[in-house]
Amino acid sequence: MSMTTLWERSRQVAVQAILDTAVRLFAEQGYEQTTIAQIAREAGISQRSLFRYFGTKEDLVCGDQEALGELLKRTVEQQPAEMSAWDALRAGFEVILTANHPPERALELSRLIFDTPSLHARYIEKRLHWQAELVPVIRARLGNGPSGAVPETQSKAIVATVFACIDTATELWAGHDGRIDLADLYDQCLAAVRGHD
Amino acid sequence: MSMTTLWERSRQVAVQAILDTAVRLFAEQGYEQTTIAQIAREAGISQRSLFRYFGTKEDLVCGDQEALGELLKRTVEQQPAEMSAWDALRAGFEVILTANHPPERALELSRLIFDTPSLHARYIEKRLHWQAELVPVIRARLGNGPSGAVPETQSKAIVATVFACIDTATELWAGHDGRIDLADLYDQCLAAVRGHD
DNA sequence: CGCCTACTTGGCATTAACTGCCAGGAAGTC
DNA sequence: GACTTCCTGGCAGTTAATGCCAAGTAGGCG
Repeated sequence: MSMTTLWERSRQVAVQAILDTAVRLFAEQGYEQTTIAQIAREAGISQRSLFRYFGTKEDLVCGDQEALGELLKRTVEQQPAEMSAWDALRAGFEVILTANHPPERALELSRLIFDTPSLHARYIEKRLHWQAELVPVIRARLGNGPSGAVPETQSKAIVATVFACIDTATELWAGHDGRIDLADLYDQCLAAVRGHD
Repeated sequence: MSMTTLWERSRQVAVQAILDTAVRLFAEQGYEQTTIAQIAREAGISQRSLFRYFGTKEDLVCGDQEALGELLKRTVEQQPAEMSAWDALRAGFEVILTANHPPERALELSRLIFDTPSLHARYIEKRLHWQAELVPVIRARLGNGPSGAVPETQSKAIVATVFACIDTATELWAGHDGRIDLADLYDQCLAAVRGHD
């Protein structure tokens, strides 16, 4: 399985080292107060190479969202056809949860994101990208829902709401230091919105 | 009423001139391609002063959101106490709509925001700010809602969902060049999520 | 009107996030 | 061992943004 060229292997090592340094410094002094120069220095890499690994400073925190988006989309697609849009999205969310970082790291990152306005905004913006990719998947499943409305509007609204609830649940979860189950919080959010289920 | 010192009057004029120049240039060459230096030059002002009027480049596009957020909060607060949280938020949204720019300008700005990632992020950031300020207002109104859940979670989820629907409706509205009524789109989004009403 | 204070303006220097370019070195191929 | 390919680091340059200071202008007062 390690049929990787040495280049790729050492790249993984470098990426991990940079990421560890960055997250540590962000936690210690805050995101805005930490400069790229400092991260590069402490990670033992040139500033120029750091920008080759991570195109922007924000990617140091919310860079791997890309892969998670793909996983989410595939999971939702593969849910049985008779499942409602809401349940299919909920199943996808569940898979993301288990596939995510070790919970301690995820908690640290979540706190950083929710405490730093510019990061939070960037994070949501990246998420909007998967959101757009999920809309057609949900539209294909809308036979079960109420007819008479424009399916484009319906599916966009449903996906946006689900992500709003995921976001809210994650924020509450980070605020409680991870002591409350994230999936439970998500269900509470959705119940508050939809009033049943 | 024009009991304003000449300083404030000429400031209003300058702000408007800068804003007009900026929006025109953004529309002509795109947001990223337009530099602060160019805007300042064409508006006949120094770069330094431009940054005193608008703290950031993004504020040139979504700067007056601050005032709208205040208006939104006050409007929601002043709705009759027996009105549900959903209806109070809907009333606030309606007021924002009428208090907004002339529709042509609003459409242009919306498209610019949705098409420019960094702008979109900044817009989301400002929205998150109002969101946080609205949560206590909504929590105070939750006596009408289903009891048994944590009100903090409930109110956060409701506010987040409403904004998700506002965002979705606005995106659809901009995509249809403003030909569909924004309030109607919002109602459709909320109906798709809540299933009745 | 002349003076003083309050506030604004513009220029200069500086920082931080990026980007392009180019030389040099290590990894993989034959 | 030569050759190609790819990565790395340094250097210069751009852009947004901030602090500082000197110069100018509005407004109030004698």
